[in-house]
Amino acid sequence: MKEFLPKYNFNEAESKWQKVWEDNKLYEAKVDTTKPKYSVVIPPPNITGILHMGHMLNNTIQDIFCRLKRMQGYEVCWVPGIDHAGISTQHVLERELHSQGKTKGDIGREAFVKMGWEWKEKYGTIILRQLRKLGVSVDWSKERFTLDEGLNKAVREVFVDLYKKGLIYKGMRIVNWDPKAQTAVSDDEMEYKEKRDKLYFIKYQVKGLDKFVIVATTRPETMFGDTAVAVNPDDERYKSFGDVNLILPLANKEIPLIRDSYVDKEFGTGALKVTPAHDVNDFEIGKRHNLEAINVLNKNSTLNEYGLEFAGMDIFVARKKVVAKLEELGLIEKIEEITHNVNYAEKSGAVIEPFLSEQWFVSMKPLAEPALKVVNDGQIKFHPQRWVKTYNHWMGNVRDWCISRQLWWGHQIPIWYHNDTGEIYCEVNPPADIENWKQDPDVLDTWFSSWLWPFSVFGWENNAAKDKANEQLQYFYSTDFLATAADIIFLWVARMIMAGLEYMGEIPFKDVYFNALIRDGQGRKMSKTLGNSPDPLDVIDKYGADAMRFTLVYLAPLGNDVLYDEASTEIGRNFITKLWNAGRFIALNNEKYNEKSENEPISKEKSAYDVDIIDEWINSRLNSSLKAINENLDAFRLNDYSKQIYNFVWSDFCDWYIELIKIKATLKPENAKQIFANAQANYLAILKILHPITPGVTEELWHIFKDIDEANSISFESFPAIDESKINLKIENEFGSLQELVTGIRNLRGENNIPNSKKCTVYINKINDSITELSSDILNYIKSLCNLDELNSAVKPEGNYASKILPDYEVYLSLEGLVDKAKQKEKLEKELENLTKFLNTLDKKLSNEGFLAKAAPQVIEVEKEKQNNAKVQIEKIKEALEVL
RNA sequence: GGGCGGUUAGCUCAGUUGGUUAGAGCGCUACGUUGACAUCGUAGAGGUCAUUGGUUCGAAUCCAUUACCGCCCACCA
Repeated sequence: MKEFLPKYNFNEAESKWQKVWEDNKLYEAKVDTTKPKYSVVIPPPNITGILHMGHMLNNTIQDIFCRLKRMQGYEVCWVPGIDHAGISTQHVLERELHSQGKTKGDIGREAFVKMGWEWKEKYGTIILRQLRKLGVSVDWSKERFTLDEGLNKAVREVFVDLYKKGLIYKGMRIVNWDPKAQTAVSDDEMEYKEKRDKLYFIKYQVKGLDKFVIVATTRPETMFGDTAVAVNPDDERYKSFGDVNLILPLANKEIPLIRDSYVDKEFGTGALKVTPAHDVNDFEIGKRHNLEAINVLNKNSTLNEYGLEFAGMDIFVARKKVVAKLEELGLIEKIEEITHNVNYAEKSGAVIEPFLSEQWFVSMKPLAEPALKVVNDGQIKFHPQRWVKTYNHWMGNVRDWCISRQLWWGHQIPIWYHNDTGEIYCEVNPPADIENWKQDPDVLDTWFSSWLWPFSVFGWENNAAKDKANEQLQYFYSTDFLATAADIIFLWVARMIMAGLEYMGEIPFKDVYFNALIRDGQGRKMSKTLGNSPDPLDVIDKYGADAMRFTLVYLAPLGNDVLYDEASTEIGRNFITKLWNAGRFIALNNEKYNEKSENEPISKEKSAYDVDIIDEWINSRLNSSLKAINENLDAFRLNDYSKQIYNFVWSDFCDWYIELIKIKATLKPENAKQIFANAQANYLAILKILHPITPGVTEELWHIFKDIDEANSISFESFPAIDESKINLKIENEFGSLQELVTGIRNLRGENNIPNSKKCTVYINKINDSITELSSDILNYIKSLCNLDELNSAVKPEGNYASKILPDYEVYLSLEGLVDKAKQKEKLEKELENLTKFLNTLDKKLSNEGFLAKAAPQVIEVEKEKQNNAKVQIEKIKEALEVL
């Protein structure tokens, strides 16, 4: 046994063990086909991000399962890594350049990419390594980066393969253009926000007539790209117009009036200006009616030459000028204020411009189909399951994925165009005569590397022979578990499933756990701008990583949001303190009694130890708790696991078991050694059960008790197995009645204002026949727990006393002074009233033929027992009242 | 507009196949430091389980309805 400090120094212990684990490479996974494996890939954090509480919860969840499985004998491989985060990083780098008064054009692509790598070395790695402070059991030797050489190879392989299969194509499409970052972004990378805007009603003259069609638009500056005006075919207002042409103002161009059922008769004037190059729906209308798509914008969202006199102006400037000009011409009918939704780029915050441009796309339909199947037939399970619906909905309506980004930071597209012929070359490696070719300047969407993560991290090469010989890939793929936030179910989870099936022919993971979102105490999302997100590293410094881990899991029900503020970490901290103190108490006693027995050896007869209700009860509780814990872990209900063990440790083990054995050891010193040996065995089991969730403190305690070599970690001890034979519900029930008795006596003392320090005399009488008689030992323990000088059975006291009728016992407490009879009476009468009500409902129930006919026999039995007990209790209360 | 959650004690939440006199932690009240632990102990107060209706012998639990809160998807020219 090592020295047991009175106070747990979590900072010291946690950093010590984290170092020991890493230095000894304890969590490095090897291919070991004699063992079942358990593999997990980390959701790689962004190199531009900071660690937030969400990461802490997410990684704690993964660590719990990895540690649990390791203790259950699996070869566990948890791969850490980081994400290059295309747009965000590009943004950060450009901002840095800007602060130096430079632009990326000034330094060129190569230098810019070099900056990115420097950033990654400096900050990206730190972010990931900070996870070490959380105590994660990742395999650091397998750390990957989504832009590293191996992953780049995988990305190129997949691109080329999909291109050759015809699943990647280049097309003119309306994309979401971020004019600030000057790149296309995917549908999933933008968000709608409400905005007040003006709705302009503009008069388009019917050619040759003094008649107008009035269109309503919020974006008059795009009118130079109008190639039609559309009305609903059923709209009576426009039936008489027939097929006519309208004069597009300012441009003075003729455009047709067309009929399309997309147009909503109710909105505005029922006439829609059709601008195919600058609106997705207009683009669709344009396709249906063979309209030309005229792009009137430059990439920086200024008007191009189609804007005539407004060319070169930013759209917001141009809008005002165009309106002014139209007003001058008397072509503005009216202007209304409206609130509508406007798309913003999530990363840059710019207003998204629908923009017609040439981009690379992945055809999603063929990939989505098998991916839908594996989720719906249960090969991949979502927790909670309801996300399947969301997944199905998205996958059923999946749209092609725009994968090209006009950035420099990322995987450059493996496409080369021939300088002379324009011929396209798409291979994993550049063409031999590279001087005649020019590579596509675009890079791929960040998710194009992340979607390969579950197999690319194991060295996948898209080479059947090599992949088959790749032991790691064969052994660790498919992975077993993925923990992530539900907001990237489409961006990431769905796409990993598609890629996994397409390239490995096998699902990428079996169970997907969607962890809760962490909100602040008021339920608001944690955000940098609100400043309501505590820095996890500060929380760790202040409370310890174990405390934070425990608290987060304790507060996080599967699939619901967590309201967290820093102070709630006290839950975990206090629990760990309690655990520490209980261990210390047991250790001190073990030391004490072991020394004693060495000095004065006790004869065998004298040390004979009889198992009593306390032992049977704690064994039963340990095993029934363990059973519940296993069920909860199997069902991914981690908060229930944490609550189970919390309650077992705090109430069963500390409040009752330890309190009882304290007395037992005092009253039976000859058994003391065995008593604390038993206690220690139980305590060590608790440490093992807790290790997955609080690895630091359990490792520290394990080493104090075991006094073993540092590298001998508790993380390789086996997780306690359930011993069903020890579960004894009768014992638990009888112990419950004992607890009720103790609480009842204490309660009676309190009601009669007897100080805890004052001894008193109590008489009890068992009134429930199905309960076993308490042994004299146990009666002595109760005496001590309640500070009684006498505890008699079955002898009603004379003189003054207070009484209480419990379900299994009637209790009489002798009082020296005057008895407050009125108060006594009041208490008893209230109890009588409650019980009578209760009995009435039971009587009704048990005389209800429907109940007797249809309820399960066990249920009826239980109700009858309740009825009998209530009757006996009522009788006893009446007796007590009579004497008063 | 479509979909999904939530509504239980002052606060945060459990309550897993319908059978409890509805639970926990925090907070609150009273008492307590004779050494495991005041980051603690003992005891106490506190709820017509959002509404309305239905199914059932029996509903916090199942179904429907309404209200409010939250999220996701689509989208308003």
